[in-house]
Amino acid sequence: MKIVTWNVNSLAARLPRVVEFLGLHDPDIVCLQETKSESAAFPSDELAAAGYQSVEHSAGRWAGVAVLARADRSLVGTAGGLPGELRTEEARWVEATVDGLRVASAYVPNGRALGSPTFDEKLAFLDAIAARVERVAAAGEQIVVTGDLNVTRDDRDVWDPAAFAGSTHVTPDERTRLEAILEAGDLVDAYRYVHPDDRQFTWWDYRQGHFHRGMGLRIDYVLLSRTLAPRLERCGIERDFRKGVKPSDHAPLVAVIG
DNA sequence: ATGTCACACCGTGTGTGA
Repeated sequence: MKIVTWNVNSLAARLPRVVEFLGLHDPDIVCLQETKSESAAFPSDELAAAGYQSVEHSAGRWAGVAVLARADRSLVGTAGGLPGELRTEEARWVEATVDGLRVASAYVPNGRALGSPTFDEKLAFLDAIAARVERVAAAGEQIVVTGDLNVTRDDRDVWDPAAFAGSTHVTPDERTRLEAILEAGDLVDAYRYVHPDDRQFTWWDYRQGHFHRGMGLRIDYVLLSRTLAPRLERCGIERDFRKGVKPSDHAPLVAVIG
């Protein structure tokens, strides 16, 4: 089972790259973030033509999340929205059961600046994820939480920790909440499980040639139930999709469980 | 160096969010 998470920074702008990716990697499940689409404009037909069924949770020009499942997989129990989230209109969480796995695609608020109202909303969203995974785990389901969590787990996930002093994405407030999500669902960070010592990133700012200068962050995750971890065959970041024609500022993260 | 991108809006540029 190949599971992918990818913040595409507009699905309309990225559709050619997404279809290219589907053809190249033949994933079973693809979780998308920042689809930036109206529901009515979501490219379900184009994705179906590429062999994928989809569930989307959309809010127009900002945010928006989706879960794609290859046509031969079972996609049931779809639900948009995160119980307890403050801004239900923002479309930052969608979940579905794919072949028995409870899969979520999450786009955590950026937070903008420490102490801002949106930073508090970011922390509250992370708390709501922890509450949700605890509930799903208690129901005995196997969980795969994916997405752009907009938090680095530790300083290895930051190209230059000193450059982020006083910024979001690196604070103890955010990192302790990410750890709390892992604990609440008894989940593991798939990339870190497979690569305990590597320093690779999933996001690079478009500006200033950050990608080519190695100036990135690891903020996109596949978190899965600890019981699934021994089945992890690989987990990698597809950096080639951060290059080429009209790339997203995020690279896809791919996890394979046997 | 707020140096890039994407989207909405009557717009050939500006505001907003990342």
